[in-house]
Amino acid sequence: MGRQFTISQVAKAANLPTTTVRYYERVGLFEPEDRSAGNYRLYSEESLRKLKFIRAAQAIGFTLDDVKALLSTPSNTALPCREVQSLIEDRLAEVGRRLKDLRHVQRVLKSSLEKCNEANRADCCHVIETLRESAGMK
Amino acid sequence: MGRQFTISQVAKAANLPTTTVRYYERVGLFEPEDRSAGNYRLYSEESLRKLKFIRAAQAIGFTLDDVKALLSTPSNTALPCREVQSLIEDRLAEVGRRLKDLRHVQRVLKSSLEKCNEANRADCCHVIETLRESAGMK
DNA sequence: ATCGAGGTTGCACTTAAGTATAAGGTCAAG
DNA sequence: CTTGACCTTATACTTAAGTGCAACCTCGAT
Repeated sequence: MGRQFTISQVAKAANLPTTTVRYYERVGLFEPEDRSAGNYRLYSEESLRKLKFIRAAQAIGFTLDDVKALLSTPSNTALPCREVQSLIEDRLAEVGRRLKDLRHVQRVLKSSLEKCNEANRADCCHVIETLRESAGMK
Repeated sequence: MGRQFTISQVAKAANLPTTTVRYYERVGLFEPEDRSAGNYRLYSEESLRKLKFIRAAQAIGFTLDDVKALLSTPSNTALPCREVQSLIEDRLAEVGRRLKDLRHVQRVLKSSLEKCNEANRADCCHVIETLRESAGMK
C-alpha cells in the first residue's frame, strides 16, 4: 500500500521532464501502475525505483533497448541471466575500446595545444598541421 | 599540376563511401576543385589532403561544424587562431569529462560482472541490483 | 553499338532519444 | 465558479551524420 505518484512527481524524483517519462511509456519501457478517476497516470514506489534504474543503466551507457532487455529478464529462469551477463560484457568491451580511443584523442589534443602555445601566436594555426599529421588513427 | 581524382578515387583514399563525400559537399564542407566535361566531380591532391584532415579531426571528436570552423580559419589573421585554440580547449575539457565518466562506468560494470560470477548462477541476476545501487551517479 | 561500371541529381529515410505544440480535460484554491 | 497549475492525447519536429533509391548520364572496352 505504498503511496501513489503523479507523473510530475515521479519525473521530478528521477530528475526527468514528464515528457520523457511519457516517451519511455511510448517505447514500451515504463508503464504506469494505474490511472486515476480523471485518467491521470499513477505510479507506485516500485515504479519509481524502476525509473531510477532505467536512468542508472542509461548513465553507464546502456541504450534504452538494452535496458528493456535487462528489465524483461524474468529473474527466475537461468537463460536470460546469461543474456544479462553478455550484455554487461559487451558494454564493458565497448567501454574499454572507447577509453583507449579517448586517451589517444587526449594526447593529440594536448600536443596540439602545446604547439599552439609555444609558437609565436601568429603561427599558432599550425595546430591544424598537427591534427593533419595525426591522421594515422582509425 | 597534380593529378585529378574522381569521387570514388578520393573516397577510396580517405576510406569513405562516395555518398559521404557528396554529403560533405552538401553541408558546405568539401567542394570539388572542378568538373569534367561530363560533369564529373574532380578533386586535386590538395582536396584529398583536406578530406583526410576532415576525417582526422572527426576521429578526435570534432563535429563537422567544428571542422568547418577549423577549416575556414584564414590562417593569417590572429583572431580566428584564438578560436581554433578555444575549440581545442573545449574538446579537451569534454574529453576529460568523458574519460572520468567512462572510468566510473567501467568500475560499475566490472563489479557487476564479478558479483555475477561469484554468485551461484541462479542468483546471478542480482546484477540488476548492483546496477540499481549504483544509481548515485549523475 | 552496346554493356557495365561508375557518375549525376533530388528526395526520402534512418537512428536514438527525446522535445515541441496544439487542443482540450481535471483538480484544488480562492 | 473561475482561475491556474497540471494532466491528457496526437502529431510533428529536432540533431548528427549519414544511407538508400530512382531515374538518368558518361566513359572505356568489346
